[in-house]
Amino acid sequence: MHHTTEHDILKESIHKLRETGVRITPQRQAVLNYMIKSDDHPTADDIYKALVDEFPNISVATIYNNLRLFKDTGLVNELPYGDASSRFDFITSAHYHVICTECGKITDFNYPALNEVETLAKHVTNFDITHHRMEVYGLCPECAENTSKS
Amino acid sequence: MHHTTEHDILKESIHKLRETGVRITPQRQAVLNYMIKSDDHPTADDIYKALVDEFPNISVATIYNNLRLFKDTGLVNELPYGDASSRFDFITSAHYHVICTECGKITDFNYPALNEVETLAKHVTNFDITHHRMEVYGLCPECAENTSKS
DNA sequence: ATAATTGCAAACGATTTGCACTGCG
DNA sequence: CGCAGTGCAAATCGTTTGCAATTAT
Repeated sequence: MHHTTEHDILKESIHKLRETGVRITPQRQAVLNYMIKSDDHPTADDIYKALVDEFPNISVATIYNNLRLFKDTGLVNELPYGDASSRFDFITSAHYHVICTECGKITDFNYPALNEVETLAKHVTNFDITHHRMEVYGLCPECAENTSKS
Repeated sequence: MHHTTEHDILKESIHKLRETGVRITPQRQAVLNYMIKSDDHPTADDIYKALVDEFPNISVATIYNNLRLFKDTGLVNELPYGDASSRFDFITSAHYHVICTECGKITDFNYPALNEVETLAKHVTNFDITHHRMEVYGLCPECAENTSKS
């Protein structure tokens, strides 16, 4: 029995990156490591703020560059939200998200993948379907509480 | 037997707006009318371009103001897409969307509402669920054709 | 009459880009 | 060493805002 640790995931991810001919810089590794350890779904700015102590000169451009790279490599998912900042999610297993419309909090939500939706969409529209996105919106318990009080 | 025409929908929508104490300006009515007649899912800029002939001085701010108003009144849905422009959809009946990742084309897609997802999400997360969003992505037939050729 | 709406331009915020410099391999 | 990656500032783009002028009611 082998237990996969965060450290293993980091090593494996770095390996995957090297395979595509990408250099492992300290900044890149720090962003990657932050994504792996992060439980929530950070924005680019969240990551910037978290790393600026260790890398006083790091720039947001570097954060964005690396997030795009990780996305292209399939390590990270981007969750875009209209006018607001995108949130980023290190890909462990497939899951959906429940999002608070008041405070923006994102909670993971396990639900069987809606494969039949993709199949039907393919038949009906003749699109070459690649993926889908599903999100549930509402008020998180805290915001619901605050709203009912006021 | 009564057949609902676009003109009826317009009249009904205007009535709904008046009820909330909103003034019916020519620009407002033009945006509304465009939304009702539009088969695709226009961006604010699409609407601007479509109306600038009739209203040479109309500004994007007015388009956005009215779209926000229609959204608040429940006449129109906004479909935000990350860094790109939001698209707007006059609400007739509930449906999902299939979106081309290459050209951005949006096709309506009828599928029974995923109510059980909302119910489960409510139980699992204790959120006060209000709605959900589901979209299927892929290549539209035209883009798939072009991709395979190159 | 008067408060809501318009149009304009400036502001904003997230993200991208150009480019000289740095440092990983 | 050479070229990919960084950091900086400026640019971009969708959207919002402040405000004076207009207009629906």
